[in-house]
Amino acid sequence: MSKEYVNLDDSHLWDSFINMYVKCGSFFYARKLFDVMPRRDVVAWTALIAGSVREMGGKDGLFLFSDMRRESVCPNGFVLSAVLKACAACLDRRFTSQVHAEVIKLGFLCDLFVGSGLVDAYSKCGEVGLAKRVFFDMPDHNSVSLNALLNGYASSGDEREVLELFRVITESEVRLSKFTLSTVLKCCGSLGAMKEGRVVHGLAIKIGLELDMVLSSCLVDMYSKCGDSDSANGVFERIRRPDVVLWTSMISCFDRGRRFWEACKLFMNMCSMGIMPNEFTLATVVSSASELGDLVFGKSVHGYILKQGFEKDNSVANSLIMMYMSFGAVEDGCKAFDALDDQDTISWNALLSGFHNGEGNSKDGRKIFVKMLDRGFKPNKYTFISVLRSCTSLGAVDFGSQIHTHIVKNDIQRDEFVTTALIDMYAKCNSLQSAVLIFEKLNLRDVFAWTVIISGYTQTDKGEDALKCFRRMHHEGIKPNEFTFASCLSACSSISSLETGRQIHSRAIKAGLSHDAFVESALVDMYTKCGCLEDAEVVFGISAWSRDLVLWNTMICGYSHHGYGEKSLATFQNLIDKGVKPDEVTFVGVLSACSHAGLIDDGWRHFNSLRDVYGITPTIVHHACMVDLLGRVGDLNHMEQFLTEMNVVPDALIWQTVLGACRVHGNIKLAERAADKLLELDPHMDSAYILLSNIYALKGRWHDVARVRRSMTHQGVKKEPGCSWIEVDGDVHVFVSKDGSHPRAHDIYHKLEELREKLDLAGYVPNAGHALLDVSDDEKRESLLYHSERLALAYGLICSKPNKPIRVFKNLRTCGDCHEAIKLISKIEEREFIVRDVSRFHHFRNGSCSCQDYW
DNA sequence: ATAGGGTTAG
Repeated sequence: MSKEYVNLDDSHLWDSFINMYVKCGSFFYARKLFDVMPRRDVVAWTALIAGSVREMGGKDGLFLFSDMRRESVCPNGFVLSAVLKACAACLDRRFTSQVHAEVIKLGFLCDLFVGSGLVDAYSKCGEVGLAKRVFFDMPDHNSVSLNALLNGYASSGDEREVLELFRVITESEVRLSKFTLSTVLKCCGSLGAMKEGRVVHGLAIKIGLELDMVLSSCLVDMYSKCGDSDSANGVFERIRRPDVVLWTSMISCFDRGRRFWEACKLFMNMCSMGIMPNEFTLATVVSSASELGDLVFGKSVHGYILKQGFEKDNSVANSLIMMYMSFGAVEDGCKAFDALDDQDTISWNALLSGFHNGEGNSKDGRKIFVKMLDRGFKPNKYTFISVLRSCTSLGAVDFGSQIHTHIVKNDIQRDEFVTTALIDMYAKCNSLQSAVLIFEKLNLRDVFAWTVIISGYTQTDKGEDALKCFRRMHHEGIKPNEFTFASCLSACSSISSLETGRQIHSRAIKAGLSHDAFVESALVDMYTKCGCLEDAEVVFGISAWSRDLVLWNTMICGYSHHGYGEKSLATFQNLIDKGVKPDEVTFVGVLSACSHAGLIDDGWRHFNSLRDVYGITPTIVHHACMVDLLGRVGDLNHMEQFLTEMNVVPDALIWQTVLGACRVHGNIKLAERAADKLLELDPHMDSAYILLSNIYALKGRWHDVARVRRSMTHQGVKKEPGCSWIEVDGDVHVFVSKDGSHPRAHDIYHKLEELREKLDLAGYVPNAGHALLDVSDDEKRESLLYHSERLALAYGLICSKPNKPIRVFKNLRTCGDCHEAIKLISKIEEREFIVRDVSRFHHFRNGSCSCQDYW
């Protein structure tokens, strides 16, 4: 080769060498050569600027471009496009607009490469407005310029613009690329725009990208976020050998669609196909395992994580923390937390999320919160929501309102999750007023906010207000869900409004939510508490395949409450036969059924089986049931023996029960002791005074009655006034004794007079002993005739349809004389009366009562 | 270019 061929003045040769070095990744040599090059032309500058982007992030490229301009080299399209890449890489807004000015001056906007470069640079620098202007100033477009703008819109969170631009573009000549489609799909996903997503899917098939791996992942993700896991699965199944990302997308889709079991199964499939899961996969499948409630599977995934060394990955570890905390395995959760070298805010939040159903110091979310702040972490909305939930379960309103202050300071009180948690905290911590205040100030109330406030009212015995809220909610067009229905039904139970309960039941059916476990239990509870045992049985019967323990317990307790001991015990036996494990609540129902029905042998048998067969430690409530049972059969000696031998210290409930038994069986000595104990526990308990004075009255010991009354006055204790009510056509009518205020009082008293005559004929003699007043017997008899339960009953007879049972509710214990009278009236009028007093239901039918005269 | 972890009511 002769040296004449080598001409060092030939710029093309230099350019070729520089280009070669840049392309081989030896920017250093390219630069060396460039520095000694005699006449640097625009091609050399271009190569070097492009190289700087590839090798060192583009910063040098910007300086190089400035140098080039100083040397008065005129830019061409190539160098402009290269420097714009550098601008985009450095996110340099100012430099981009300088180049922009130059592009316009030199008329390069019609160069597709330059134009796209500008759009891209502006998009990446967050200047979507300018990117859009350049885009629409360009005479022509291609898929690169289009994508640049789409990505700009997408990264500024303007998904609507993405779809709009996409619509315009599909009508033009621009060819769609998979990059375009993936960006658009992502936006469809975050908007939940399934219709648009399907269009994109169709286009993908049309341009032959149906089997593209990346696009399939995008499609799966889009369908997943739009809530159509079946379509996602369809896309997934078409791919013969999915990669990790596609597998993970599909697993996460099942997870999002709450198909946790399928998520876990898919994970196992993936492993058996020899595809190695990565940190994304593991984080997802752990969260599915915890939602699934499968601790064994969760632990085996944990084992895999340890084996593969993923336990230091924050997402993986955080989902493990979550899993253990949601299982209530606090220690394991803490261990997973401690295993991390570098906990982040999410780790703390995951830890906090589990501290909401425990009591005691070791399980106090407040301490975790304080510790988190001490370590310098900034709490966010997730933190606040979890710590609020802790406060709610601890009843810690003071700490809760401090959190409220934090929330306001951090200006996140607008977040609906946070607000709901706050309302719930106040409502459940006896500060319903504060809860209502926040609730009423809300601009937008979603179903969560409504449900929280409704259950706040329900749980503070304000059933009327709860139902008022429910109507308002309906008015504002918010659809109730299963939580709302359950709360409202329990509001109906508490105010014993059968009509409203039925209406809500039918709305739950229409909403397709009547088979939710909570709704079913609430329904059975509502029907039993409203005195309609038959409908409770119907609901319970329909639920045969989906009964949880709460539902069983509700039915067992319902039967018991109505005095149907055999049915209660049969239901219990049924539960045992089905292999369900009873809990302490079940036995409260069973034992109280035995006591309401006077089944002494069954009572003892079940009481003994509590510990011996089921390993349940009897609580004080179970003991109270036994005291009641012994009292009912009149075995006061054994009752006293039981009291002294039992392992628990008797509480007010037990002494009240003792006192009640003494009233029935007239044991004054024991009654006095029980009353003393009761007043020791609570000197303001009106029922203690009343029961004792009633016992004295029964024995005619009027001096003692007066003494008890005096000490009541002295203590400032007032007897709760007795009242009865009845629901007619959805309206509640309340009566007190000798009430004359009802609009139809005249008819009611007329009816009572008629009944009195019929009762006389039936040989009924008012038992003056039940009028616990120190007046003449005639006056006593007179006063008995107008007790509130009789007024309510008479009103029921006047205005209800014949043959329908009449339901009356009383806030206190039914009077013994009324009880006798109502038995007879049920025979005279051939009616069923269902009377609920403070302790139970009485079913009066054909002259007798289901309580067999003990209550 | 595509996948992941923390939150509310019965």
